[in-house]
Amino acid sequence: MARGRPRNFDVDEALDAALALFWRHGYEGTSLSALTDVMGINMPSLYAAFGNKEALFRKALDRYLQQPASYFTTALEEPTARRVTEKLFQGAIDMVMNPRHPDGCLLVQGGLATGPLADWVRKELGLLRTAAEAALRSRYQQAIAERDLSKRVDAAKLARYIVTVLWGLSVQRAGGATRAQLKEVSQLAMRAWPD
Amino acid sequence: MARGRPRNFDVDEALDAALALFWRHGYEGTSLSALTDVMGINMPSLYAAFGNKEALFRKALDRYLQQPASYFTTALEEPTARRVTEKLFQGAIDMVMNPRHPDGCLLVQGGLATGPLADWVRKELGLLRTAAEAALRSRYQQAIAERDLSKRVDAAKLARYIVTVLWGLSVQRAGGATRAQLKEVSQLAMRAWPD
DNA sequence: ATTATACTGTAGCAAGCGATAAAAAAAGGG
DNA sequence: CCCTTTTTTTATCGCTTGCTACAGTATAAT
Repeated sequence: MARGRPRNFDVDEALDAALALFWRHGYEGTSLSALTDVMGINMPSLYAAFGNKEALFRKALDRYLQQPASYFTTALEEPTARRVTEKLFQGAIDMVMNPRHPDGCLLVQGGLATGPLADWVRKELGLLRTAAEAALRSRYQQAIAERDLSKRVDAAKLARYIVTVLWGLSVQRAGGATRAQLKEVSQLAMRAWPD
Repeated sequence: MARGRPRNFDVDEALDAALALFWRHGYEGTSLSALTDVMGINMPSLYAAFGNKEALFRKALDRYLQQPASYFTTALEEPTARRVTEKLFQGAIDMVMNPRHPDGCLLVQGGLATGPLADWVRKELGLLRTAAEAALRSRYQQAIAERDLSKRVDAAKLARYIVTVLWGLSVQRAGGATRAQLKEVSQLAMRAWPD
C-alpha cells in the first residue's frame, strides 16, 4: 500500500505549526510563505497535503478544538455546575497562559473583524463561540434538572455571562495580562454566581 | 488666505467613512482601494490629506475615542462608583448596538491578532485598552477615598474585571448577540459588585 | 529492471497591495 | 491677465499575495 514516494514530513507536526501561526497572527495576517517557512515544507507539498489556505485553516481549527481547547468539554464533565464553571476558568487561564502556544483563544484571535474575502472566517468562529455557549447552557440545564442549581436560575443567561468573561479573558491576555490578574478576574466573576 | 485649489471633500466626513471601514474590517482587512471608494476620493488626495494608511488609522482612532467612545469618559463623571459602572455598561451596549456604525469596539475589532507588518496596531490598541482600565481604576480609587466604596475593595481588580466584561461584550456583539442579551449579561456581571 | 505513482524543488502566474510621479484643473494674489 | 499654489486626475511603480505548471526524484508494485 501507499505506493509512490512517501512524504518526508509529519502531517500533524506541520499542522501544529500552522495552527500556532494562525493563532498568533489570525487568518488574514498569516501568509502562505510564512506558513511554509514554519511548517518546513514548500508550497506544492502544502497544497497536496491540505488543499488550500482555507482548508488548512479549517483543519487547524479542528485540531485546536481537539487538542488545546479540549479543556472546555472536559470541564463540562465536572460533577456540579459550580465546579464546571471553576474548571472552565482554570482551564481557559491555563491554555491562554501556556507558553507552548500563542496567547489568547483562537476563536477570538483568529478573526473578529476580517476583510471581505475572509468573511467566512469571522462567521465560522462566531458559530463555534455560539456552540461553546450552547454546550455550557445545556450543562447548566442538566444541573437544574439534577437539583444542583436552583430552578430559578436562567441557564441561558448564566452561560452567556460566563462565556462573555471567557472571551474577555482572551482579550485581556492579548493585552499582556498576567496569570495572577486573570485568576483574580475569574474569582471576581464567580461572585456573581447564583444563590 | 487658503490660496490654491480648494479640496472638494470634507475631511471629517471622509475620516468618518474611513473609521467605519477600519471598525468593520480591522486595520489589515481594510485596503486602500476600499478606503478611497468609501471616502469618495482618490489615492493622491488621501495621501495629501492624511499621510499614509498608518497615519489615517491613527487619526480614525483619535476620532473614535472622541466621538463614539466618549461614553467611557462621560461615565466616569457619575457620582458613585456603582453608577459609573452601570453607565459604562449602558454606554458600551448603546455604542455596540448602534446601527449607525459597525458592531463591537474598535479597540477590540481593530486588530487583536495581526500580521508582522501591523504589529504596532496590536500593541497600540492594547495600550489604549490598558489606558481605559487605568482610568476606571483611578475612578474607583477616588470612590474609595470618598468613602463611596469600602476601602477593602481592590480598585485594580475591580476595574480589570469590569473592562474584561466590556471586551467580552464586544466579542459577543461580533457574534450577533442582541441588545437584550447584552443587557442581561451586564446585569449578571453587576451581581459581583462588592458589599 | 521496469513502470506507475506520489512527493519535492524551482520557477512563475495573475491579481491585489500600499504608495507615487507627472500632468491637468481650479482657486487666490499681483 | 498671468503666476503661484494646491488639488485632482491618470497612469503607473515595485512588491507580496494565494496559487500552480513543470521537471526531477524517490518509493512500491509488477
